[in-house]
Amino acid sequence: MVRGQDKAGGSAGGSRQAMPPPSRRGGGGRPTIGDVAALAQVSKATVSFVINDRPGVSPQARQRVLDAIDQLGWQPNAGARALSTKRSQTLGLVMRRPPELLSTDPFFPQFVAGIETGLAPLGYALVLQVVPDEETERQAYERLARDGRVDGVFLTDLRTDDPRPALVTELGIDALIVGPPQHGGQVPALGVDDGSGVRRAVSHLRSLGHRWIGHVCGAAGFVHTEARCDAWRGALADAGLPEIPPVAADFTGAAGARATHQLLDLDRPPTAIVYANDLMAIAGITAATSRGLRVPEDLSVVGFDDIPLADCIAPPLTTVRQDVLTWGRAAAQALVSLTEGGEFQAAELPPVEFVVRASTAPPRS
Amino acid sequence: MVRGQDKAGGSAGGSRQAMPPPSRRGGGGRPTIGDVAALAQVSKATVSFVINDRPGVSPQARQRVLDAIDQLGWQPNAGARALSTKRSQTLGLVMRRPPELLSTDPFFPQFVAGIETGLAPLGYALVLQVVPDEETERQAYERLARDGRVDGVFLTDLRTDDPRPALVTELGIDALIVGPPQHGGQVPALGVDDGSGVRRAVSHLRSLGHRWIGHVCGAAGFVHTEARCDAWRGALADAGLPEIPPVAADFTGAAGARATHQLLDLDRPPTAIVYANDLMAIAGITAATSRGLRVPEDLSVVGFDDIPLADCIAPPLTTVRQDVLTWGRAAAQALVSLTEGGEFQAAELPPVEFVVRASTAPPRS
DNA sequence: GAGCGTCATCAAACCGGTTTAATATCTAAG
DNA sequence: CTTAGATATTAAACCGGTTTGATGACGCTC
Repeated sequence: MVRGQDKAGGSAGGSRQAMPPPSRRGGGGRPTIGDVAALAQVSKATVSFVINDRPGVSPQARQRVLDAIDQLGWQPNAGARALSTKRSQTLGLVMRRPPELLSTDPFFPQFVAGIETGLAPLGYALVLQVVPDEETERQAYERLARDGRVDGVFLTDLRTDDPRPALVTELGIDALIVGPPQHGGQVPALGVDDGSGVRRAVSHLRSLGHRWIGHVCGAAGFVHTEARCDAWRGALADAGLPEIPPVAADFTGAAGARATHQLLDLDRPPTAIVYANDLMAIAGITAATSRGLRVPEDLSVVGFDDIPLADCIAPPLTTVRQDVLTWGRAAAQALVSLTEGGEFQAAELPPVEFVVRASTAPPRS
Repeated sequence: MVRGQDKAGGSAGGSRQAMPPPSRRGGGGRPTIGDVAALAQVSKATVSFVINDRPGVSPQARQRVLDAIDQLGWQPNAGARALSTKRSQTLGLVMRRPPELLSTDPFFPQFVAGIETGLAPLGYALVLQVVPDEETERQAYERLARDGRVDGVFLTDLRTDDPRPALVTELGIDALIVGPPQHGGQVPALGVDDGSGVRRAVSHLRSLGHRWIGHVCGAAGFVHTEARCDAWRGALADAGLPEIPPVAADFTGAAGARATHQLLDLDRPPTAIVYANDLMAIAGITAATSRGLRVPEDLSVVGFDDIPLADCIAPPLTTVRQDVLTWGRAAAQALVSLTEGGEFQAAELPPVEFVVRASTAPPRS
C-alpha cells in the first residue's frame, strides 16, 4: 500500500487551499507524524519542530500542527520503537497504589519476580510503572499503548467496575487480568481461586470445633476482596455455621487491630478470626493479646499470604499460602503467547496451600 | 562521515578474495549489522537471515556471518531502538536475588516506587529484571547495554568486590550506584549513611544504660552489611563500650533467631541487641521470649527498616527508618541527569530516622 | 544445448521521528 | 530597484534491522 509522503508537490507558499483530507490508515494503526503533517498541510519536519518546541515555526503553522495532533490523538512514537517488527518484546505492569503502601504487600515483589522468571527465557523485558491514582493510571496505560513501548500489559488489583478492561480493549492492546475472570470476559484472566483458601481456613477451624468465626476482609472495592468475602460467606453457609458480619479493613496493621477489637467487643465474640492478609492477622494477634486473650487458647487466628514473618512470631501463624512466583511466571507466559499468537489458554496454577502452624487450636469451652 | 553500504559493487559470486577490513566506527558506538555484513563479505540481509535462523543461507556464508558476529560482539539492536535520538528514555534496574527471597525485603518495592515517582514526571520508564545469579546478572547488564534498551542502570545491593562497576564502565553505559560511594569511584553513587542509623541505635541504648550490646549483621559480602558492621564497631569504640563479636546472619527470620540464641548463650549475654533488619529483630524477640526473657525488660531490641509490621507486634519495635521513597526518587533524578547532561551532583538525602517504640528500655540490673 | 526449476544472494524499500541543507519569502539597507 | 540578511519552510538523508523482489548460478531433463 502506498502512503502519501509528506506534502504533495507544487510550489510552496502562496495561497493555502483546502484539500481533501489525506486518507488515514485504516483500522487499529496509530496515527503517525506523517498523518499529522498531511492533516496540518505541513511537512513532517515542521511537526517535529513543533512538538520539540524548536524555533522556526510560524504561530499559524504551529497551531495547525497542534490542532492536527490533538485531532488525531497522536503522540510521538518513542524512538520509532521496535521499528520493523512492530514488536517491542516488552510487557508492561502498572501498579496503582499509594507508593508508601507498596511495601506492606508481599504480592508485588514476588509476582514481579515470577513474571521475570517467565519473561527472561523468552527474551522479553518488563517495564514497570507505579501510579498514585486512577487518572495517572489511565494516562500510563494510554502512553504505554500509544507509543508502542509494550506488546501487552498486566492488569492487577482489579476493582469492581474497574475501567481498565474497557480501556485496554479500546486502546487495542493485549492485556491479561491477574485474578479471577471478569464478568464481561472481554479480557482474558489468569488467577488462582482465592475462595478455596478461605474455604480451607473455615473447614480447618470447623474441624477444630469452632462454630462462631469472624472475618476481617481487605480493602473494599477490590475484586479479590469481594471474592474472599463471598467465599467466606459461602463456606460458613455450607458448613451450617452462623455468620458474623465481616468487618471491613484495608490490609494495614492498624486497620487489622481496629477490626479485631471490633469483633472482640461483640456481645458474643468469635472464637476464631480469619484475616484477609497476614499483616492484619499479626496485628490482630497483638491486639487480642493486649486484651489479655491468649492465642490460640482463647482465640484462633488464620492469616493469608504466608509472609516470611508468619513463621517468626509467637505463635507462628496458620495461614494460606499462594505460589505467587509460579502465578507470575504463568501470567508472563500467557501474556506473551497472547501477544504473539493471539491464542490464550489458561495455564494450570498450583492450588493454594493451607499452612497449619500454632495460631489455631480447639476453642476453649 | 560516510559508512560503507553493504558489499562493495562488482559481480556477485565468483572468487572471494581477502579484502582490507572495512573501517569500524570509532569510539563507543556498538557494531551494526552493516559492520557484520561487511566483515563477513555478505549483505545485511544475509546477516539478518542468519541471526533469525531463516533458510536460504549456505553453511559457508552462515559460518562467516556467525564468526563476524562473534568477532564484533554484535547483537541485534532491539527494534532499531530509540532510532534517531539514540535515547530510549528508559532506565534499567537489575535485581540479583533468589526470587523467593524478594518478598522479605521492604527495600525493593519502596525503592521501585520512589524511582517511579522520580521518573514519571520526566517521561522516563523503568525496565526491571530479576536475576538469580551472577552469570545471569552479567548477561542482563550486557543485553541492556548492547541493545540500547536503557539509557542507564541502577546498581543496587553492591557487594564487596562487585564486578558491576567495572562492567558498566567497560560497557560504556551510565550507571548509578545505590548506596555509599565505592573505593574506585569510577561510578557515581547516591546513598544514605547507613552507619548513622547504627550509631543512633548504639547511642540510644547507651543512654538507657546498656553497656554490653550485641549485633546481628546481615548477609556477608554486601557493602551495606560491612558498612553497618563497621559503624557498629566504631560506635562502640567511640562510646567506650566493649565489643561482642557481631554474629553473621543473612536477613532471614530463621537466621535472626539462630543468631539471637547464639548471643544469649554467651557466658555473659548482652542486655541489648541491634539487628541489621526488622525481620531478624522480630524473630529475635520471639526467640528471646521463647527462652523466658521479656522484651524490653530483660533484653532490648533494635531493628532496621521500620517495616509496616514493626508497629503491630508486641512490643512495638524500636528501629531505624530510612526514607527509601525519597532515596529512590533522588536516584532516579540523578541518573536521568547523568544520562542527559553527563553532570552528576549528589542530591541531599534525608537522614535516617530513629524511631523509639517499646522494644528498648533500661537494662535490668 | 535449450529450457526449466531450485537455491543462494543481495539491492532496495520500509518502519517513523530527527536533523540537515537547501530553497522560498520577506524586510531593510544601499 | 537591487542586494544582503533574516526567517519560514520542506525535501531528503538518516538511524539500524527486516522483508521483498529480482538476479544469477547451478543441476537436471528432454
